[in-house]
Amino acid sequence: MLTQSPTSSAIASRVSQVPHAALDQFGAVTGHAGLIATEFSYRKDEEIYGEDEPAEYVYQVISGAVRSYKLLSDGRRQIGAFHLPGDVFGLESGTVHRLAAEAIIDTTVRLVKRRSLEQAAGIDVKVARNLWTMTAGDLRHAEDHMLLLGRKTAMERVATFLLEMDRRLAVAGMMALPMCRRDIGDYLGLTLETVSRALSQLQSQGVLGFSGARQIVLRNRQRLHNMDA
Amino acid sequence: MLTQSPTSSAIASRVSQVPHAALDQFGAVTGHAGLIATEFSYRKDEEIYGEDEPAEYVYQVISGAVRSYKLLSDGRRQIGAFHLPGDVFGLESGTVHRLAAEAIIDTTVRLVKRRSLEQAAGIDVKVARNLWTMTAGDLRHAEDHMLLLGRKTAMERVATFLLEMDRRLAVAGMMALPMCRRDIGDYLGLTLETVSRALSQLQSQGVLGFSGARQIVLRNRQRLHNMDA
DNA sequence: CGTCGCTTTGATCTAAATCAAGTTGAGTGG
DNA sequence: CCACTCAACTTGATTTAGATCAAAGCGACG
Repeated sequence: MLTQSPTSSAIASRVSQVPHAALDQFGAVTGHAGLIATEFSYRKDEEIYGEDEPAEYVYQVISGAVRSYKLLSDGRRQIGAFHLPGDVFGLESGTVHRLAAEAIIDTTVRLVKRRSLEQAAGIDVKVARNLWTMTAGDLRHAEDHMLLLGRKTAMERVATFLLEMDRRLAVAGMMALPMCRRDIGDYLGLTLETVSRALSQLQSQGVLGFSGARQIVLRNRQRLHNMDA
Repeated sequence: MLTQSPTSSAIASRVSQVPHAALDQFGAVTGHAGLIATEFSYRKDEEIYGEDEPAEYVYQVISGAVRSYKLLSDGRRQIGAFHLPGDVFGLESGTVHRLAAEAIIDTTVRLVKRRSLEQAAGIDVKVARNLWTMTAGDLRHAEDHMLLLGRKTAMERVATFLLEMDRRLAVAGMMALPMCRRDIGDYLGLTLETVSRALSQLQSQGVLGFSGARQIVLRNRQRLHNMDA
């Protein structure tokens, strides 16, 4: 299995049957049809798939973190989403990936063939409904992000980002950001310097604390909510 | 029928059976199950539905034009999409509308109950597939638009907008824009003045010609493609 | 044919980008 | 274990694209 496609330089690869009564979103899709899922690993900064590449697989982050992005011809980059453990990414209704995906840090994913998911959707209405719901979830995020990119100030964008990451990856009141300032900037439509200045300002206001540049504790979520417009 | 929901101030309302072999996207969904569709009209600037309102209906523009948007608490607005004749809008996988919708000019829509579509999707796999495909199309647009909002210059945004509108509503090489400069600005994440200046510059460069502020002829699509980054 | 909303154009301002050093700290090799 | 290295981050100085403020045009409609 997987003789070539998920790019050459994989480190680990293990085939598994998806457990039937999986509770998470991906399981909700794969569980029903008893689809075959494979694990695969990528090193930091390794490409998972490129923009406009055939969408052969659908992915779920097991551990690590992934960025999905588009590039302009001169290298300007817009990150559309970060994918964290549990998240499904790379799901397409059409035949190709609309954004590229790269591992932000060493990352392990579970993957299933898109064709087998589509087949399952043709048999089981619940699977079809789940595919739709997952795409609708991505759309919802994109709609919120358009508002941020088109109309929020730098400080509002950073506040929104912090609350999003707090919600998605805070453990014991602390977040360990997997991505660098440039990634955050390319997600928020800002430069890395502007992101850094906003974070410094929030620290000086006592809204957050650092222990290392990527370990952040939010000390005043309400203030952040007020800033996020 | 429609005793209250699609907002009170409708002008015309007509019930129709959707023709079976409809060729367009909406027809592809409604045709299969013989769903009941109703026509409804809205006056310029009339609200069709509000953000976070229950998503009771799915709409298709018959004539006119619609803007879908989100607002920040202080009134800043991001238009996520313009809907032109033939376009389906207001389709949600969840229970509420994530964006508000308003008629840009006097507009007639066809609408069907969301619940009946969902029901049809549970019976006919093709309907389910079409719902997914339509949402995926909206997602694709949103992903492209995030790149525009996060990373393109003002001139690149306006060039992209003109090419989009040219593709979607040009008749005999001319486009009649239904929306004002402020709407265009709120779609592109710019002010109306910046949009106006970009259009004037394109005119002075001979890339386009006006006959009235909203009647535009593109004279050099290749130059626009080069500008759109 | 006057009015009012829309658009254009000009002058000025400013938030964020760019340019430019330093600083920090995680990982490496001695 | 320590010192070195280099990428990541912070901070400062300056620039600039686009926003804001301000006035005319213009054109559609009553």
